[in-house]
Amino acid sequence: MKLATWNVNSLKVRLPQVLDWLAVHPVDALCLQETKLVDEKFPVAEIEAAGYRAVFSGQPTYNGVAILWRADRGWQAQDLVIGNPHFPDEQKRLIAATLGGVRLISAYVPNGQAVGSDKYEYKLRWLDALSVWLAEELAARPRIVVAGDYNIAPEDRDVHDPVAWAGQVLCSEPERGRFQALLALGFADAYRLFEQPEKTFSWWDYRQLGFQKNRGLRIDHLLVSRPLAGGVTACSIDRAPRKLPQPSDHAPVVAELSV
DNA sequence: ATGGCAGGTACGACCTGA
Repeated sequence: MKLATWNVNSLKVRLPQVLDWLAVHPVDALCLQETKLVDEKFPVAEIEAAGYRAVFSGQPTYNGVAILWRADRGWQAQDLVIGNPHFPDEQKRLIAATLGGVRLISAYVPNGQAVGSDKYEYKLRWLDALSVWLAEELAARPRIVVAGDYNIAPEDRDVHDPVAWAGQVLCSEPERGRFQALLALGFADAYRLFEQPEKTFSWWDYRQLGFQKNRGLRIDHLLVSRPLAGGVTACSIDRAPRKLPQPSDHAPVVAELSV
């Protein structure tokens, strides 16, 4: 099973790139974040015409998540859950469905804006509630992949300039602590199961030639539960879409599981 | 030190992102 996650920063703008990418990388399932589309405007017909099916949860302007999967697999999306049952939230940041025997969760973790801000406190509470829910999910269905934009660079090696970013939002100890708490539930960071090149990131600022200078962060992750982790055969970040005209500021992260 | 780019809303700036 090939899986990917991609924060597309507006599916309306990025749909052609997503469909082009799927044509070249026909993954079994693709988790999307920041679709920024209300459900009525989700491009179901275009996605079905490309041979995929989708479940989604969106709102105007902000957030929005989706899971796409190959129609020819014959899977039904089972046990669809939108949002965290332990965290009532107007913001559409979580969607879960079981596909081909794997519980797949597309997550858009809050950005947090600045350490100490209200949005930062919301981010920490959101992550705490995610841990509570995932602990339950693991007990009920041990084969889980949580794929998404975590808005956390887990370690200094995930940061282009760790000194400049030290203590800043996306890199602060409380955020990294929450990420470690997720791993401690029984997940592996699929990307770190393999030797990887140095300075590999999944997001680059649009400004100041961030991508060209590789001034980025690795904040998009696939967390794979322990029963699946031994079967992960590859994980990589595909920088190619970030080079296209009018790109998302995030690149897709891809993993292959032997299930 | 500040803002720099991009998308959405809506049509003039402002909010959010990371």
